[in-house]
Formats: sequence, C-alpha cells, structure tokens
Amino acid sequence: MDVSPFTASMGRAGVSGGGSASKDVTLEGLFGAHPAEKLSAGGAAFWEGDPAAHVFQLIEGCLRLYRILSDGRRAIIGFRFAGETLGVSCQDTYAYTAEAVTPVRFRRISRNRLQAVGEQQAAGLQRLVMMEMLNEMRAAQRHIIVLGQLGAEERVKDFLVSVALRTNVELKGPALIELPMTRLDIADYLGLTIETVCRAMSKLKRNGIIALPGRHSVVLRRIGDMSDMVDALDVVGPVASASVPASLPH
Amino acid sequence: MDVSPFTASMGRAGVSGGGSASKDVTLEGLFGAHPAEKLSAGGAAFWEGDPAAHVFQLIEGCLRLYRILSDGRRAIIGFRFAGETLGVSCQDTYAYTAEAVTPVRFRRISRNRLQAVGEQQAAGLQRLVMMEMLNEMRAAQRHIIVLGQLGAEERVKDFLVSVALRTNVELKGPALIELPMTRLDIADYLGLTIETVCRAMSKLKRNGIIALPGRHSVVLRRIGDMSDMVDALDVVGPVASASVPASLPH
DNA sequence: CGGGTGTTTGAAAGGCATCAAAAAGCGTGG
DNA sequence: CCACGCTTTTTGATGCCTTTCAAACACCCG
Repeated sequence: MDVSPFTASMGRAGVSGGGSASKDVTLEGLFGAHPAEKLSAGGAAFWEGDPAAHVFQLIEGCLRLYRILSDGRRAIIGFRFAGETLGVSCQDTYAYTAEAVTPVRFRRISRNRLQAVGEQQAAGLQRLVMMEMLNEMRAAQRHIIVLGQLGAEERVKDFLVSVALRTNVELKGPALIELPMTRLDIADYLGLTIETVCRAMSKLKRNGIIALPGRHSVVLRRIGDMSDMVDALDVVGPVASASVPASLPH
Repeated sequence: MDVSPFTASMGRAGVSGGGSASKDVTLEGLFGAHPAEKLSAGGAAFWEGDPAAHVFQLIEGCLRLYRILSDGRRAIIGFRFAGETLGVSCQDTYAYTAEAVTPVRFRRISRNRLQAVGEQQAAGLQRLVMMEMLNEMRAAQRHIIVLGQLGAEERVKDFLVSVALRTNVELKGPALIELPMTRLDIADYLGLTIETVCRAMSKLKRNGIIALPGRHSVVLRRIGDMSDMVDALDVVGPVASASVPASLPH
C-alpha cells in the first residue's frame, strides 16, 4: 500500500507538547480495536451528504466511491481495495457514496475519537492522517492528468497498471490481476463509455499486451508496454529541470 | 475565499496538550511576519521535483500550477489567485511547477517552522492546515468530475464561474471578471485545445451568455444559465438521498 | 507603424459516443 | 447436470464533437 519512501515533511517524529511516546502509531492499531463490519455487494457504507462521522479502513473486498450528477450521470471518484482507507478527506459530510463492489469487510473509527487520540499522541497520529490525505491528493492529481490528457486506450492501460500496483501483484513477468468492478464502473471512473472501455481492452488483447482469461481477470503480459505515459505521471520526476519551453502541440 | 460554512470536523477548537491559547490563529498571521517576495510574469516560484521546503501564500497576481508529461504535453493542475495558498499538499518534493501568469507578490513560510509552530498551538494551526488540504481536495474532486463528465462548453462555463467565485466578484447581475491567463493555459487546464476553448467562448458570446470586452476580460451576463451542471458539482448536495438507480445514458 | 505573439475562425480528419444486436457468463430451477 | 433467462460484455455501424491543420485577424510593444 505504501507508495514511496516516506520521510514525512510535516510533523517529523514524536516529541510534542505533553503527549506520551507515540512510537509505532499505526492506523491499523487504531482500527484494530473496533469490530469488523460486513456489507454485501451493492450495499453502501455511507451516502454522499451523510454527516462524515467516521473514517473507514477496508479489510477485504472492493468499494467504489461515486457521485451522481444532477442529470443522472454517475462519476466514480475512485476505488478502494483491501488495506486502503476512505473518508479521511471528507469534511462535515461525505463527498461521495461508498458502495460495495464485492462483499466487503471493514472497520470504522469515529472522527471524534480520532481527534481525541490525536490530541494525546499529537505528532504521530496527525502525521498519519496527513499522510493519508497526501496520498489521496496525489491520486487525485494523477486522475486529473489521466482524464485531461490521455486517450481512451491510455486511460485503460493506466487503470490496469494502477490496480496491479495496489493489489500487491508481482510485477516481474506476466501479472494476473482481478477486476471485481464492472466495465461500467471502469467507464464511469475513466470518463468513457462502457463500449469504449471494451474496445480498448480488446485492442490491447489483439496486440498481445494483455490476456482476458475471464470477465474479471486480466493478465498483464508486457507491463513495460503499458507504462508509456503511465510511469511519467507518478509525482516524482526530477525532470530535466532546466527551463523547458513548455508546450508542444496538443 | 471561504467556500462554505466551516464548522470543522477534525480538531474542534482550542484546548490541546500543553499549548498556549490558540485563539484566532490564522495563516495570514503566520505569513504576515515574512517579507513579501516578487516575481515577474513567467517566473517560477518553484519547480516540480524541488524539495518542498516552503508553503506559499499569494498576495497579489495569478499563478499557474502545472506538470510537463514525458511527451511534452503540459497539464495545468490549477490556478492560484490573491489570497490563496500553494504547496500545502506537497510532500517531500513539489508535485508541480508554480509559474507566474502575471507579476505576483507572495509570502512563504518554511515547513519546518510551520511544524514547530504547529506543535505549540497544536489544534488551532493543524486544523488550519487540514482545512487548506480539504479545500484542495474538494477542488481536485470537482476538477475530476469536470474533466470526466462535461463537454467542452460546459467545462468553459464551469471555469468562468469558478474564477468569478474566487475573485470576490459580485454575482448579482452581470459580473466582470479578469482572465489573466492565456487561452492555452485554460485549454491545458480543461483538457481541451486552445481552438476548442475559443470556439466555446465564441458560442457563449453568440448566445448572449457572456461578453468579451477585451482579451482578458469576460462579462458573465446570465450566470444562471452558466450554472446548469456547475452548482450541482459543489460537494454539498443533500441529493434526493433515496436509492437512485444510478445511471442514465452517458 | 511594423513584427510578433496570442486569438479567432474555417475545413477536414479522427476519436469517442450512441444506437443496435449478437455473444458470453452466471445463477437458478428443473 | 443441463437448460433457461437474465445480466454483462463484446462487436458493428453511424454520427457528433473535438482535434488537427491552416490561415486570417487583433492586440501589444518597441
């Protein structure tokens, strides 16, 4: 789940006001105390607009986070897999609905409690929460670039690789990944139609870049050929740094 | 600059560990102590990949935040106007380049100092920083929906309205707004080409929805007609709440 | 008053959406 | 265990919207 070497720039290590030692503060530790809850496929953990009383951690399964636009269109903001959190970046009310793609198990912790604990172990926990938000922010910026700059096939490739990276798959050689969500879910996430998503996948298959053993399975046969644009998107790039003219044709 | 009634859900009011009273902690207060710096149009406050040593607050002018993709395309993540902050959501290194659209004045504060102060007045400041990030997150989610779901004309309308909302313009009756950035900037931000942005604007003008007194000026003559989709995007919506079927044609 | 940059408009091409229908999974019940 | 019916996915044909390529126009500044 970790994405890059975290050295943390806000709230270094421990030592705060009158707090106790905050060594090995983990979200898992906090969530662990709470009972696991279950939800069957299609059920909602919460709805857009509900008071954002809790922060969640997904233990198992897959969730889709979405909003319904005034004209009925559905925009999927993101997906969540085992080990990932949701609700951290919500304010007074949830900014999206969280719905189970598969049966899921999760834990929740109330924001009040999170805050209370945070005031004890100040630096440690606050830093963790901050970390989560930074992660979400990075994901959002990446999503923005994908939607704004990439064509259909590129979007699908990016999606497949990102799922692979988030589900612990071995990236040496061909990687088998599961796509629990439907093609429509993927389309609503990528800003495409279901048909375009299908066609993009079919084309990748024709070109031998992926294989489709089953409806919800994909084999990434040549990950190298999928990261054309993709890897360049990860917020890291030292970039040539010098004064780049900035803008070739679109 | 404020966007909605803030009641804050993380870190209620004051009272933390051993901190002093944290009443009226404002970012302005912090930044105010530092000297204002200047930058002429085209200059960069920082580059993508630089160590994220500071957080900035823009006093005057307009900045564009962008990343260059491996193939040379430029993706503008956002713009910043007077009073807004940047760099808050960056981790070890800046995730984008910040470049002056117009001559700008700004202040900066080092993240180390921000953290140090934060450990004193814990709850108060941490909450402010959190608030900033939540704002950015909301903006990012909105941007995602705009890019994923809206057509060219809708995107341009949304952009114009958002600029109006961020620059204190009176929204009663016709509103005159300034667009310091170029059409190319707008295009790179909206995931369109410069020509498409022009055509969308020309069409809005033909339809009497806007007027274009000058290259960098726009008069919003009927804001009501511009908020079709727009207002529905603001993360608030109680929404019909009940179990909506979720998905009309795309 | 020119050169240059930034903007606007036009014509043609391409990509994605839309409409339509066939194929493939998958759960259910016989 | 197989057949049926439903949902999901895939493929095909067509049209619209955005991009691309091209050129005219407007504005800023020296």
